[in-house]
Amino acid sequence: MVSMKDISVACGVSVATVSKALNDQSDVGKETKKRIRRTAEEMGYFSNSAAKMLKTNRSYNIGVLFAHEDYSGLTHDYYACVLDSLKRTVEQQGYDITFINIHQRFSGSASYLGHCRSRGFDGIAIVCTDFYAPEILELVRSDIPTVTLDHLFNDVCAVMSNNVQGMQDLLTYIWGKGHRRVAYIHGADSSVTQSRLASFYRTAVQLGLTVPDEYIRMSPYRDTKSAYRETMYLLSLEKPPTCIIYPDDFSAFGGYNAIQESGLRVPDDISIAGYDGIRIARHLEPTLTTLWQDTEELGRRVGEKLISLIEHPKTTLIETIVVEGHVFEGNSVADIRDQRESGSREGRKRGSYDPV
Amino acid sequence: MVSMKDISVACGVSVATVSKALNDQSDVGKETKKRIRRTAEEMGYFSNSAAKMLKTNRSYNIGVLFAHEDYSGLTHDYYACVLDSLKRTVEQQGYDITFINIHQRFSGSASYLGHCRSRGFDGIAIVCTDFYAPEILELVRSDIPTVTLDHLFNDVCAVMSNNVQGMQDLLTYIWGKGHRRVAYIHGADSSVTQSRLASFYRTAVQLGLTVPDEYIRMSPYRDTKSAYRETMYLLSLEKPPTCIIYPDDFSAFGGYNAIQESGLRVPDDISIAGYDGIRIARHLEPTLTTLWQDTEELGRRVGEKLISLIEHPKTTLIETIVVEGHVFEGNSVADIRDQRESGSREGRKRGSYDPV
DNA sequence: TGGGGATACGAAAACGTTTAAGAAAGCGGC
DNA sequence: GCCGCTTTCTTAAACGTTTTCGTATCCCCA
Repeated sequence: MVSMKDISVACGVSVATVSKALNDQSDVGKETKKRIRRTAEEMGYFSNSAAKMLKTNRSYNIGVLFAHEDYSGLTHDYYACVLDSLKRTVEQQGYDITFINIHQRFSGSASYLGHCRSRGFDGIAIVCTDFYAPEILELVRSDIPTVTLDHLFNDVCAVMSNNVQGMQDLLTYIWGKGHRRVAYIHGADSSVTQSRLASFYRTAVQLGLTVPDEYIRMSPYRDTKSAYRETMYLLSLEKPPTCIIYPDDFSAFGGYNAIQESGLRVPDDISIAGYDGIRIARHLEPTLTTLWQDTEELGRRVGEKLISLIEHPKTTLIETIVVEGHVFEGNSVADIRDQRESGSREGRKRGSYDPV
Repeated sequence: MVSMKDISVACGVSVATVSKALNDQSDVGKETKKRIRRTAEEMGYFSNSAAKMLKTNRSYNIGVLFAHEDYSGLTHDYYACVLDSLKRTVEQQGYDITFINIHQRFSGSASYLGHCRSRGFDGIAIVCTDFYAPEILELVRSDIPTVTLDHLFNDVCAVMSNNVQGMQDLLTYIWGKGHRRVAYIHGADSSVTQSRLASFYRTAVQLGLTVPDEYIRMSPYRDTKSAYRETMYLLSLEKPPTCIIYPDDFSAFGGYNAIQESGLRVPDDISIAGYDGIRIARHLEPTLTTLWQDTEELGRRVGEKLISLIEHPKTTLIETIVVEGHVFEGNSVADIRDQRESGSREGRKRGSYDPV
């Protein structure tokens, strides 16, 4: 490996001059600078990041925490898209991305914080994990610039998809299509779930929608089997809903299967809506009506905020950035306003739909 | 940041002894070792990877090349799953994963090789990219331990999904279900596509299947719109196929839409098959019959081979590792053996299927 | 009593950078 | 001819490790 030393002897200057020339500093002659850079190129020189890092305490490396118990993480469409956007954003600014993990052969310490300290990450993004785990708390309490996605900590920057507005928009859209019996199968408990659920209830009240308890069900995110079961349950009710909102698009497909198997059709007999806006959802018939989350923007904002936090620690304010999504109108939610008007005001069974 | 120096003064020993103690070397007393390790813990010591790296020329960091022109990369189910598996594998052995890119603020050099040299990656995995780009060739020709996925270079280890066997199995399965008019919409040109296409033809010959030229179409990978168009074309033929094989599962959904819109049903009127085995494919009705590729194994083998290459460069042989997939039997391919026997030998139109 | 082999520890150089401080040279103005 | 200023370059220390080699101590056995 050719080092600055080699270049310095080749050019007959000191290593200090070489360093300055390559870093484009002002106190080195124009000609010398050119000569040094040319020989560096010719000799195939590459800077040694380890040495640079040791000296400057800057790694230009960002740690990303992407836990993958239960096989989520990378294979999760939503998070993968956010990560992809984050990656593009920070790389454009000259930063690299390294995954944070908890193994120890090199770092010596078996903790997330230890790993980060050891690797000297300039900043960290916590994207997808159990935010209540002690080793996570240890991490966010450290002085390393941190941005979280979809979770709020005290004194930590966060980028959040607007779940409150999102659920409100989605439910309002569905209501606008004439639906008055809307069920919501929400995901497993998390701050995201809580936001959506609270927003669902609040919006329902605002719209004058009554929501029977049995219309609110739980099914873990992306668990199609469970979504299938819950859908079956909802279909078996005496007064089944006219529309079901699922925790996510994936789950919605599970529900779709249940509906098909019951001999019903989407959206003619029953409507469904997802959440996320994963790509496949708009490539399938019937295309899924869903709340599309702006993963591109989410990732970009995480990256930008993090870099700002790193490079201007004093002037960057600790804030929560909220990113809006919007209703993606597929054709899985039927417009049933006519039917409502022509029939009895409440509890009317529509079309061929007659579950028992 | 507490360093070995701090520990050494706290313990009244030299830094050399601290280093040896923390690295569990033999020439330091049992008691001293304990004392040093305890104080290191108490003082909140974390090893400095930069310094260690500088001294040892080992980074315990693996570079992964994941180009993302055309938005593929991370958001691509197949590659994301492989990456996830690769990540788990190498992290368990104490290696980190960093994405290779071509920007230059820190490394100074605007090439993949420059980035790798600068970061001192112990090894690199080339997973998803244009393998013919000059900056990629420069990379694989370097002396850095390298493993590629789904592409073969001279003198470079490769892990490949068995596309030849895969296509043979898939076509044979379809043939076994009685199909004699099978179309294949293959992906854009690449070594993977060539393998599959060649295998398709060879298998067809072996099975005594005649394949009219118009049954072989091209549609870029994961392009549902294009798959839709090609499907429409195939349906419009005078003698349309009884089964269509798509470049990938995603495309198969595009085809599915075309079929539905044409008023036909899968698999009653026409059969379809995908390739990849992405998760969603088995959660939708009709579940897609597809050639499932073992992404878990693929990622694991890439990681294992790479680490072996790094740690035992002399004894690790340069080879191509082939990973088998298998036909995932959904219900998108109908068994039409009965119908063939009862009808005319060739060219009979089945069921309600009467395209114009 | 002394030689020899473990055992436990230290001194110091080295890895490739950056950077503060200083020095040499050139030059204009008095 | 001297002073001060600018430009350009060098010296040397420092970052936090690892590792070679050297040395001191102790014990065993001849």
